[in-house]
Amino acid sequence: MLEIPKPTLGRLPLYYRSLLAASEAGLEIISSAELGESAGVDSAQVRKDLTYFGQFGRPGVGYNVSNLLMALEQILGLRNPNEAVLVGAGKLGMAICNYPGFARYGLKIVALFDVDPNKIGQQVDGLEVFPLERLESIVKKLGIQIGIITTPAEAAQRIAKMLISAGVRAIWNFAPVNLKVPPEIILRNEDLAVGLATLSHYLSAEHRTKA
Amino acid sequence: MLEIPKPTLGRLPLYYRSLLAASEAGLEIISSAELGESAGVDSAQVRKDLTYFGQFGRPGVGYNVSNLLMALEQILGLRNPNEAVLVGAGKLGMAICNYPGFARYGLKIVALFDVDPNKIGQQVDGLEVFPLERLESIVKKLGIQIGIITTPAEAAQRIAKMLISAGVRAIWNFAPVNLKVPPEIILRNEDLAVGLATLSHYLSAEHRTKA
DNA sequence: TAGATTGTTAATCGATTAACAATC
DNA sequence: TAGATTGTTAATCGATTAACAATC
Repeated sequence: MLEIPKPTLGRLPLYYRSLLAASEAGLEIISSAELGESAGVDSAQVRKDLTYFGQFGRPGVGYNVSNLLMALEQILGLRNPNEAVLVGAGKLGMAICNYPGFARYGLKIVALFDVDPNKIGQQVDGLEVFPLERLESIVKKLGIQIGIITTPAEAAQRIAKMLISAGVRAIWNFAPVNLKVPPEIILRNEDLAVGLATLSHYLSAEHRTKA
Repeated sequence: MLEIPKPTLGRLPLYYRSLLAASEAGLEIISSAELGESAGVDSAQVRKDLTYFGQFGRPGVGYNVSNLLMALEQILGLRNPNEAVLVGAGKLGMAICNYPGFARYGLKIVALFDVDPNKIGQQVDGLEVFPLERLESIVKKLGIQIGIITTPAEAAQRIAKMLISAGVRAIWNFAPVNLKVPPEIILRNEDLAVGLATLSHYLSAEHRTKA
């Protein structure tokens, strides 16, 4: 199987959004130049990215908007959303549960966990907050593959271990900490400090470049 | 001035965290190998990254933890945090205000804005929520350089325009939308769909690679 | 001195951009 | 047919990794 570059994967949601907009605007055909313009990506890049997954366009014509939209839905796994549990039902955790159109991006959060007795048993967004002790059994029973960590940094490594021993294959970490996980575990860090460092650098230096 | 690679900028906060941990553990000296191990980065990469900013180590010895920590504080701008306004005082906006140790990463949010009359006038985290109409004057008066957008996607482009005409130089966008901004504006998108696309791809494919 | 580790150059790897034949 | 646009190969660019002389 052909190895997909990581930057390519990251651009797919941008294409998807642009296509949604084009579709709502009633466009039936879109060129790589138009799609790139809308997504903020070079047109050659657009074509290259798409060909990793197949041939979707017609030379001299362009791409059929709804066909490409469906193809991207398939590729991004929006048809059968991944199920996840979220640990840490604080403000960040709640914000993630509520993330605009989150379900639309292929993720379904099925259970929340926290240590705080005040939170346990409460409903957040239609989901009950369970005590951490039940994490392992629930993850195992439901066969959950993704664990989302939105705890304070100090707790995150311990939670990661619990999630892994409960059987998740991927961890989406929002705690500002460098987690250690075995190599077979897929780890993605969503780290605001990274974004901030970039912004702050371009602000201080005499730069014209995009962050 | 030497151009700093973007990935290098993104790794600085990881080094910073590792050094904080080392410092708290009482370590006085750390090698690039140890620092890399802790930050999840190759040791050659660590040395290369640091030399963009100066020479901080001693051959045969390593790096002085507290010296390097201070240097990184300087580089990351943690000494004089950037001031920002945040538009969109919903759950995501509040979560960002409360982001653990956020101030420690060099950002100070000084005002919140929203359109919702129910939110306007309320206090969030010690900050008052102002009506959108006051955005321009407040940003101008305080000379704010960073605007954080945590509105729904539909509103984001309009807010971006307002922020730019009010004089911000950088936009940190959390709305899932491809914003159009003039080239001199520094734009950073914090896009959960990007992370999710990556995770979801590695989950579905037979992959061992890290996201 | 012998062992360790930096800073830096060179080699490798991977991603982006340019160019264009094939196709509609 | 003439004009447009894809898919793909080749050229360029940029970042990572390897290697090692200089230094402690």
